[in-house]
Amino acid sequence: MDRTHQLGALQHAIMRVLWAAGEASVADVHRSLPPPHQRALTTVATMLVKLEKKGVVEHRTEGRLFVYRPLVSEIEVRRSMVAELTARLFGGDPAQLVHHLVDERALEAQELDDLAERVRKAETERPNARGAGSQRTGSQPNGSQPNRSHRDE
Amino acid sequence: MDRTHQLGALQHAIMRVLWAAGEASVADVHRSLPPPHQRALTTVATMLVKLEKKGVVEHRTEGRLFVYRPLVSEIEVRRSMVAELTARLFGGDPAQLVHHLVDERALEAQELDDLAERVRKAETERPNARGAGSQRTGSQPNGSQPNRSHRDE
DNA sequence: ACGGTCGTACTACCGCGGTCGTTGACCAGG
DNA sequence: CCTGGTCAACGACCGCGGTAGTACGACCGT
Repeated sequence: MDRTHQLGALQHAIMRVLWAAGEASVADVHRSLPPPHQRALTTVATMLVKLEKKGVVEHRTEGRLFVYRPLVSEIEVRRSMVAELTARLFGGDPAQLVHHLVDERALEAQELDDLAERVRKAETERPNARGAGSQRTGSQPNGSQPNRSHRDE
Repeated sequence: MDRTHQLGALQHAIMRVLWAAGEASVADVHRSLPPPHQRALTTVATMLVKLEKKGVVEHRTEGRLFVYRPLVSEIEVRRSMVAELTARLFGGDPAQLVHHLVDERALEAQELDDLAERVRKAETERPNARGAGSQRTGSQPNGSQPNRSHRDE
């Protein structure tokens, strides 16, 4: 249905505004862009057009101004981008990514425990429940064996 | 000293060959490129030149052919790219990245346990040892509070 | 000595993220 | 009715990853 969504820095910043606001006009987005991403109004407008051509947002005409609305969720974008990087850098194995984080001292063993704990709890409380959005991550008869040992994307 | 190293797909594939071989001529790289990345020889040569201009490889003249050698380690590149993505998508908080992986069912609670276990063991066995490479990840008097709650890159 | 091969140098291009200036439509106020 | 401000529409451009053809010099075997 919807392909993989790789976004640039500015595009992502704009999407964040839209995700937070639900919908917004070009001026709104321009105004809400955080300092490191402030650009000329026309730049924002252009990006919105490109984003629309890309299929990640759509617009509605309110009077004579365009009100943009995101068509993809933050989750979907995260999924795409994390998957992409995981494929490139870790042969598609998420565990190796975490392992890297650990090696870099970016995570404490304690944090891992907390995460594992929370997951375990969530699993037992609601065996097969998942909120909104699509699902996947276990569609086909897949023995959940990610690509161990360095593969290529 | 060395800035952040963001590499494209082909560039990364080329670097992988170099990392594996230690050093290699253009033809070597061209020959060793895995199927999904096979390109014309001149394309590889061009990329190598760009990679050199970028400062991630250097070359030595062996007779009349160029032998390239990586100037940055795979670890450094991973660090840069993971950090970049973590900043963009998770406000710089690695724990949120792991949390995302968990939500996506990309990781089993069991795997988290294994990782945490291994880390804990490694920590006790060698309190403050780390092999080669720079360190960071806790330089300044930092209370180990990464940017919680969505920051901007 | 010479022609073919090997290998680098140079040049050109495409797509796309990003960055705006300019233009022209349109509307509200003086 | 004229004017100034607000918008969207267009068109330019830059940098860079990626892609590759062509040119040219060095070298080697006959």
